[in-house]
Amino acid sequence: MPIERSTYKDHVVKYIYDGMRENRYKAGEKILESHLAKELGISRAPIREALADLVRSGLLEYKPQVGNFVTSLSSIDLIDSYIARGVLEGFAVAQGIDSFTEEELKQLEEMAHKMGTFARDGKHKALIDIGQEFHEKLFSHCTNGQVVLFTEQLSLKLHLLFYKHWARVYSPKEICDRHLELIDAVRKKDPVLLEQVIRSHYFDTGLKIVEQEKTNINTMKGITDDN
Amino acid sequence: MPIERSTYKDHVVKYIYDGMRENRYKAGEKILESHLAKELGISRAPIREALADLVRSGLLEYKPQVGNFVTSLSSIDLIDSYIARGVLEGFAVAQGIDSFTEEELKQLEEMAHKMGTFARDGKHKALIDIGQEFHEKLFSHCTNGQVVLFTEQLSLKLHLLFYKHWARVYSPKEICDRHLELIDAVRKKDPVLLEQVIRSHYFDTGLKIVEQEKTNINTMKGITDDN
DNA sequence: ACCACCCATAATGTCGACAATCTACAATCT
DNA sequence: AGATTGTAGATTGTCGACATTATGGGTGGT
Repeated sequence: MPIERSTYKDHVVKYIYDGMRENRYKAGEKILESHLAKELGISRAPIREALADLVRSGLLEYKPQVGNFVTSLSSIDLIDSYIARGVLEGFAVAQGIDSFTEEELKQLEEMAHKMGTFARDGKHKALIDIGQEFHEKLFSHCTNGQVVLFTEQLSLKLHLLFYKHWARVYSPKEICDRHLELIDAVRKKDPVLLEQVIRSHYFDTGLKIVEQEKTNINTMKGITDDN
Repeated sequence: MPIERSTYKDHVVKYIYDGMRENRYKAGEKILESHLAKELGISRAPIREALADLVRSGLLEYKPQVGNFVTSLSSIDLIDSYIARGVLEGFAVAQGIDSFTEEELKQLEEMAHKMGTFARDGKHKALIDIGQEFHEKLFSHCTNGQVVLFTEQLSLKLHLLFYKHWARVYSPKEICDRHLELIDAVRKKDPVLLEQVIRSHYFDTGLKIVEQEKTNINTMKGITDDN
């Protein structure tokens, strides 16, 4: 089943990305170039370029002369990434704090309430989508291209590796309240406070996901030794 | 003159990087794969990988079906990059603010004074080197791998594209004073103040470099129309 | 003289094959 | 038996050539 034409590399990137979303690649697993090449009916050259791209975005890790492996973030890496995102997004939103209109804030509030509702109704997909939209809107006033770039990079990585957790780490009420808190901080036009709120938002989320992962592992494999 | 063995890609990356440092590639210029291949006596495959790597670090820009071009940052991009670096480094240093020993602070002060001296004596190379070292030391207490990664990425890009300016945008006394100011902020153990100081440090630098570039262009080409 | 179209040229995108290197298993030695 | 070394298979790194696409100049028409 060969791919549509345009430039193979991008297709391959998307193919692997989707594969990771559908859990067809497990963390730490090795990705074989020749395997993909046969699977997609193309040569190894575009495959290699795609893999290099994914290494660049942090989704794969590369060992010279050995191969590419699906990134498995340690707890430390995970929390670091969430912290970094908090720092960047905090700055981004704070920088544009004055350009938010009351109408936008109302929209954001509405979205926060919707998120609570979706969470209560177990509509995880809708919850995740609107969560993404919420943060994009918050972020939309940032004019700093470099900050946007880094944040998108982090967002991509974290979204892919941990979007399954998002709906479970907070209770529906918590989800709604935490996002309303962000909006209030924007309303107060206090950049320092706002940055602090956003940073702790992401820091807490990172921590909770790590905790949940740990308990998951324990319940799945029985209580193993903690190396 | 083929290259030493180990893995060609890295050698090619270094080759192009050095070439940019020595101004052998002008901003906006197109990089031809085949030229490099002949120049280094190897095939195009590792060249392509190296170019893709440089695109990732922001040193080159890539247009599909067209080629790779030496990045030429607009004034906006340049300032954005300096701001982003200020945000990241500010957080990094603030995060480790409590782990600085008095001995380290003394070393940093000594370095700041040396920088002033080097600037006065016109030792630009030494000034740049010790400046790098200063910021590395400030940065060394940051345990967040993600933040370190982004900052190094920015540092690489900015260093390469603008290290020629560093020695000229501030007077010797300003150089020394501004860095002493940073150290004082660390001493005060006030993370918020520290972040603010570091941010404005980079913001000012970005602004000054942009200004200097503009006057350079005007004096070199005569007063041209401003498109 | 100017514009549109076509073609030659050259550069990138892709390919299949070979070379260098790593991994795993088996044979040998202590 | 355990450890070490050697070898075979598989995988990545590199190569040269072909296919496809952008670019520039020239030709013809208005």
